[in-house]
Amino acid sequence: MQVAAASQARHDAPRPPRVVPIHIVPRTAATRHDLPRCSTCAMRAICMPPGLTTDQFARLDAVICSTRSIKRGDALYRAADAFQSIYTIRAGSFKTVVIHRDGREHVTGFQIAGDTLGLDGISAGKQNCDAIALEDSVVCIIPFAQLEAVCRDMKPMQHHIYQMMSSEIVRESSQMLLLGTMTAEQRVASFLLNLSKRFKARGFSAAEFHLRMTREEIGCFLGMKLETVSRMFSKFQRERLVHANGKTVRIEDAEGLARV
Amino acid sequence: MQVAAASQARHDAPRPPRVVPIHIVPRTAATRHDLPRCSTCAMRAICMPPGLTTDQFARLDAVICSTRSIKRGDALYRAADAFQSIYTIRAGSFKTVVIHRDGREHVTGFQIAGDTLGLDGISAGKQNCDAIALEDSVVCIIPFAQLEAVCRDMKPMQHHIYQMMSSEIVRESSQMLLLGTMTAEQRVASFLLNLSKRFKARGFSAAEFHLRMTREEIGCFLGMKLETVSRMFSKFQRERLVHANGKTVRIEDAEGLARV
DNA sequence: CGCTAGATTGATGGAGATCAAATCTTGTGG
DNA sequence: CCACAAGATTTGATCTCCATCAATCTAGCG
Repeated sequence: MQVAAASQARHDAPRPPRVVPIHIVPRTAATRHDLPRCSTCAMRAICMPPGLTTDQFARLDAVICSTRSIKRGDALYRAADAFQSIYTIRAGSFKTVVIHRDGREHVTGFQIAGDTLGLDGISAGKQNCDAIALEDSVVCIIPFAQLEAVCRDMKPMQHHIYQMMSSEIVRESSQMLLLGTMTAEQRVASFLLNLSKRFKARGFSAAEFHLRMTREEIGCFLGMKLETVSRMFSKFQRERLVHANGKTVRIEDAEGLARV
Repeated sequence: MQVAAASQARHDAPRPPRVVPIHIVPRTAATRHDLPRCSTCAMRAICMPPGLTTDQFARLDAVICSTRSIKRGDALYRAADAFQSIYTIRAGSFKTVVIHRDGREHVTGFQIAGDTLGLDGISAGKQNCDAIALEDSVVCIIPFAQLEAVCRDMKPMQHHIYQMMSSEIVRESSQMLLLGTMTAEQRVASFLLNLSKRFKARGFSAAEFHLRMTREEIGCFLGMKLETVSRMFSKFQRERLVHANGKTVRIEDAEGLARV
């Protein structure tokens, strides 16, 4: 998602580019251990607590010292893998999928640059879901035991981790509300507005963006079938709320969408 | 729930009672500052990490030094209240309810003795939902800032809080799966088996228990109407999977229920 | 011991699932 | 760089599960 949006940002501001590129694309796919630096990362406002000192950033950079590239369709981790690390997305996007014994599958979330993956693995010491890349992506690897050690004497970081986990609980609560009480139309509207808000928070257009997930994945996230998702997109188009052309979406009337 | 179950346990084992009473019922409703002691609490296996030393328990007892009684139907806290503390249930049970601007209401969970409330308040510094007592209940008050301080130099406790929060994320994931993919029949079966498992973990009967919530509250938790909940109870009764008489439920065939 | 909130059961309708078919993307290999 | 196959999307027709409306019935509580 941010790859498309970043090139778009470059077109909007031809010179000099005002938007800091989200990440340095590894030169080769084999690059696994370049040196990420939280202190200079464009996403630090999203994944780090505010107001860290130079010294504190240095300690973090010592822990978060490797990245990993994942090809579209590949898994960053799978359910039941041993839990070692959490991950923040530098570039790209993911879906997290839980699979019931009987084969029922459900997408529990879509994550984009700046979001964190793997917090659900802490409880059992093993991953609880599959994390699948929706496009070629890069993540920072954060070994959790080392992070815990850092948190023990870095109060802002300690509090930040609690906040991140708590935010995830809140996000899931509102997703339960969506799944438990909303009509298909309201769910799709809510989904588009949520994505829009998150892109905006990352400096991208809130009005137009590329969906990296299929209608089926959206449906699986929203608790409905892909045909229903498609019908809702068409309905919004007829009502001039949204212009959708395949995976490109432009929100024409955000207030109208919110009133649905 | 545990009040009923505890008196039941007393009947089952007339003398000497083998089941440790879950809590000391406060003598008067006004009792707000008796001295809870984690070290001797029957629920410590559920709310505390294993293997703490006497010294470590003493430090916790210094932080968790007050309780609060909440009458049936009253709120422990409401959405938008300032977040100060988290709570563990000593006795009784609660529901947590999120309310959308437009009035849509959804029950995000039912909590019983040993469960923790309020973790979702950390992220925004204010409560995210209403916590309503389903019966007269007692909670331990854990001031969060003090807990954070303790966690900074008590590694097992630090890890335990991360685990608790992560467990909540996992619990909500599986509730999303339920809401997103299961039929009404499967949701009710899943709900009963989950309650059964939790009662069992607390030393109560897994087969027979009292529901403290109404059919409407169950429906609101499972994303269906109260009539549908009632019909599913009747259906299970016809199929000899469950015997339900109002709020008393006896699971007759747990395997059958799991196969639904 | 009577009242009222909660629970059950039946009849009917509608939102969304399912099945089907045509059209459109996309990415992969030549 | 282009063609083509596999997958994704759209749209229509029909069916089903659950919501809704309605009428008792029950039990817990003051």
